[in-house]
Amino acid sequence: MARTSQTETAVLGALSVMPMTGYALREAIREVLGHFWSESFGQIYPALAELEQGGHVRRAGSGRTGASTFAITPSGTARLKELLSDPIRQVPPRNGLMLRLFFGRQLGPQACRSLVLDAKAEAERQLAKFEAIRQEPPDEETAADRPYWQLTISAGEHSARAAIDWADEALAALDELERSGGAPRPAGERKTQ
Amino acid sequence: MARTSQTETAVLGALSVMPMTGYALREAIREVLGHFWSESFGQIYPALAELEQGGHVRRAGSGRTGASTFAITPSGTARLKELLSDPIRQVPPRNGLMLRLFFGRQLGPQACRSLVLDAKAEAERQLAKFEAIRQEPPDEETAADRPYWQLTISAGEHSARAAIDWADEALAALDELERSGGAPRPAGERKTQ
DNA sequence: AATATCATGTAACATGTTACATGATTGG
DNA sequence: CCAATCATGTAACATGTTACATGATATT
Repeated sequence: MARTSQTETAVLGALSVMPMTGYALREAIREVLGHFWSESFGQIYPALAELEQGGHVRRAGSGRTGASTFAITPSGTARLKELLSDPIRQVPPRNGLMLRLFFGRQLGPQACRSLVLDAKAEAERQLAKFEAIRQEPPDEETAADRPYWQLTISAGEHSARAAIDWADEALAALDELERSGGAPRPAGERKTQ
Repeated sequence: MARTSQTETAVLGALSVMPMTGYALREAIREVLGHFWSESFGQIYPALAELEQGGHVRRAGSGRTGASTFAITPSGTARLKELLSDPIRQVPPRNGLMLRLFFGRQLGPQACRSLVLDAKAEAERQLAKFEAIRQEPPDEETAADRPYWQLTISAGEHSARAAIDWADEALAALDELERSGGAPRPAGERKTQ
């Protein structure tokens, strides 16, 4: 089996913190894990159905007619530990910004500058968000998870700061490149083959 | 259309540097763009076929019977500029390491420590590789592309250094967590370093 | 001659997103 | 009552990997 194991892990993990509906799962994953994980409804509901079949989660009665709150079972906790111990599946990298910069000669220094500026602004936004999250007052219920969550926040902060530093360096390099008169417009070299 | 536009971009980009076979494309993408991009044969060949149909690349005669060297056409260069100017498509993040650490309470500090150590070792390997690439002697043919390539190397270096710094911090935090006796897993193993 | 590598391509599968269909509940 | 939001689910599509089939060329 082990079919949608990645989604399973995220779902079981979230339910290990507190029971919630499928809809709330999506919100929680987006808001809390958002900077390093994502899931869509199209993944979450089938995963919940499969987990229920396997006895790893169960529906707890809920206030609303159509809605079910899902809770993790002991079997689910065991499964979660198993999944977390599995080797990390590398996702093949696909960084659109780097792809554009690598072939940046086709775009010219100005367009590249603009791409880097956008990336820097985004990194600054992220950094501010991380720092805000770090400030949030501690919560009794999730106190035991907190130290682990901080590790991921810290990773986000390091990564954002690195992006900002790199951007400054890249902007300087691009300015230099333009001043040293590379081609303002990329040269349409004629290579007749 | 714009069907496989991401692959198209990488393929046209690589061919804008020099003509090569589909097989060589895969090698080039893996070795040169490897740290921020990847493509498989299953993507490359259909993309080449489509690009050929659209007149953006053409087959140049080749030494071997079955093999074709693909070269970018003027129309292909125009298309590449277009693609590079398209907005960057964000890939939804899926960081398996962060997912495990976020739910690290289920694994315990020791297992998390091991994950972080692996990540640090990987970042150090990468950093060494980037520094080696930076040292490589300049090449006449690709001189005009070089400054742009350096931008992506530099990004890789910043990112790797950030990962290493974060790892050290995380390791300290995990040690602290264990010493302060958080929720210990069945305390079987003693560390022997 | 045997093996390794280069080379092209396809089919089956895995994964994941988007858009839609459907309806309940809440707040103004 | 009406709109916004909560909630569940599915179907169509997009994307991408892996494994295979096939054969040429180079190396030993």
